[in-house]
Amino acid sequence: MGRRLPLNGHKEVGLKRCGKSCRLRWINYLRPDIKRGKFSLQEEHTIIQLHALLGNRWSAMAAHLPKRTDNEIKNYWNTHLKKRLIKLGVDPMTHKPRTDASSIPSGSNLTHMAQWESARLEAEARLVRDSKQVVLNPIHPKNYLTLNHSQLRPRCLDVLKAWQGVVAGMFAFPTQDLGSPTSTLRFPAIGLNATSYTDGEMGFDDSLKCIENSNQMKEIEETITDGCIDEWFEDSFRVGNYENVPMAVDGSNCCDSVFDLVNSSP
DNA sequence: AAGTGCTGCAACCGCAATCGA
DNA sequence: ATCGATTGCGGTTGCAGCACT
Repeated sequence: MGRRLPLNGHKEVGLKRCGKSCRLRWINYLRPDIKRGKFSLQEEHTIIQLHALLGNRWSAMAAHLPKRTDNEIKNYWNTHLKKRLIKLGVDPMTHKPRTDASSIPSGSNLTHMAQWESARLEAEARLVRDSKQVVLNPIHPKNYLTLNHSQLRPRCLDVLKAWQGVVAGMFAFPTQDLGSPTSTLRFPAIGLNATSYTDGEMGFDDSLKCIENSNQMKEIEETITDGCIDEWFEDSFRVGNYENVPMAVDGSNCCDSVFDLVNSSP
């Protein structure tokens, strides 16, 4: 889909691609290690979390999503996630509700904020410990050509790990690498697991389908009522972002140290 | 079947940063 | 220090495919 080839360029062999275009096409499309297809549930949540932290810094986000390009993440955000947040009444730029109804945190929100603060402190401590570690950008051609997979793993993933511990209010992701081949979807609030979810092969809706035949489905249905996908999405988003992370895109708040950590990423 | 509108996404554009002579 | 070339990045465009009428 999308633009295949320029109309005015390729009647013969001569593609009107400059070096810049070729490079871009390699990075965004031809590179052999690019993961194509639908974004997994895990990837969707990672993008949302990263967007809350980083704003429209797509390249930095791509560093946390193995085998996904910044362009792909940007497109996915603009065409899927942004619309979904708008539909849920959440401002996709500020990650806050478009109404001001929840400006005063509730009791449970305070708990979430405490959890976030704990995660933040943990991340800060880790930052100090690892301050001499080198952070490399896997997208950079030099790094791409010379680094092995363990080297490509971005250190800032640990921030996400900490955050995902907070997100666990509704469901949680595994604590291993975000690019792990198999994920385990968990429902800690009701003590359920859905182990057939496979990262990279199913999208958000598919990952729900994978538990439909489970004998745990009934319990899930009792917990997640009609419109569950949106509610699920919304709740996860809320817990993970605007109430637990009292931050703005400009970073002018208590999370500066985390922003420093993020800013240290490529 | 034909026309219209919408969607997804590869590609383009312009600017800033970096590199190297 | 200067300057042209290259690279990196985020915003935007425009086309193919699809759904709908």
